[in-house]
Amino acid sequence: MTGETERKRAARKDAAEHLALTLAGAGMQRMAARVLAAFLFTDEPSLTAGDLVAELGASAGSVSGAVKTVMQMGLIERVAAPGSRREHYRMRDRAWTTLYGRQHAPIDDILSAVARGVATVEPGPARERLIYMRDFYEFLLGEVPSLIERFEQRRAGPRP
Amino acid sequence: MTGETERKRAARKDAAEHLALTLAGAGMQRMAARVLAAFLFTDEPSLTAGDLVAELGASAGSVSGAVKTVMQMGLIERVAAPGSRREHYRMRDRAWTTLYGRQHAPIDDILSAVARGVATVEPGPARERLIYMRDFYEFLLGEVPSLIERFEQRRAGPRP
DNA sequence: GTCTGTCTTCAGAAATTTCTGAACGTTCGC
DNA sequence: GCGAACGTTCAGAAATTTCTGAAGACAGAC
Repeated sequence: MTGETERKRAARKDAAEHLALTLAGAGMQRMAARVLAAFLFTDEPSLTAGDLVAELGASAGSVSGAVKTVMQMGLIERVAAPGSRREHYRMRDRAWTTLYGRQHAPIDDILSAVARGVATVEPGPARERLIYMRDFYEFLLGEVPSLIERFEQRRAGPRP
Repeated sequence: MTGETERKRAARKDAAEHLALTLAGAGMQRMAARVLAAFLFTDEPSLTAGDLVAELGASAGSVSGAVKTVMQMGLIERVAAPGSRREHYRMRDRAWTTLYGRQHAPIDDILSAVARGVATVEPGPARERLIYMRDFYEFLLGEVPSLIERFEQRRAGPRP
């Protein structure tokens, strides 16, 4: 029976690793993505940095840095761990909507840069183009919160 | 007067470069971002690879690769250039909505990876989490087109 | 058909990002 | 306090990405 269990564990690890690499391909730092996937795929209520080192086969140093990153992203949180010397972490409930919201943070920067362009360039085709771009990103920025809200309402709705 | 004009040209170039670096920070390849910014900020009806080499001060090789990339992204297009041996390019009208749509292409990959996770993991907290994540990204994927459509309608509306 | 200007490809160089391992703090149990 | 287990930081190494420059391919003018 251990063989069966072991096989399933390996399959889970594979799927986790695959998702991590996919997220890395989408722009996330590799080790941060692996840490995130570890939290996503575990049935444990919390994980410590040591757990992650064992699970991922990475150095304590890089795990430490990745945990810091993922926590700053707001995807995991510290959890009280009475009777243990280690720091325990777990995924936050709103992790995905948070992540999506954060992916739009760069839009602020882009918007500023475009606005600077609009202020700099004299009337002409280039200016028109910049204004169009600015309007589009402004529109996006305004729509994202309501998009997330709609998802959460839909989630909450069907199950009162 | 040339001084004044020259100063404005420099300011425009600065703003373009700043936007390019911002886009690069948001995940775009650097040279591709610089090429895109060049098209965005020019009042010329079209640019050639040679123009870009002169404007950006980069090698013909890297410009060639970047133009290829930006064209595959659907942001610029070839334009007929009778009487010229060079290839002329210009920005496409739908560039920004196209770019935004493409930024969501990785979501397909993530969705597949998550679905694989759901199929792999047995019932438990991890599975619940994966299902939630899958539902969220599925929701997003469905909403993006209507978001873009709404922007284009709003744009078209006020100006009949 | 040949020549010239233009673009593309590709191997190697440069720069950047990412990971590791060792030294240093910190906190808890005793 | 003292000792031991953990976590963090940082300098250097490794890997990856990105750019360049030279060689070659292609298209049109003559």
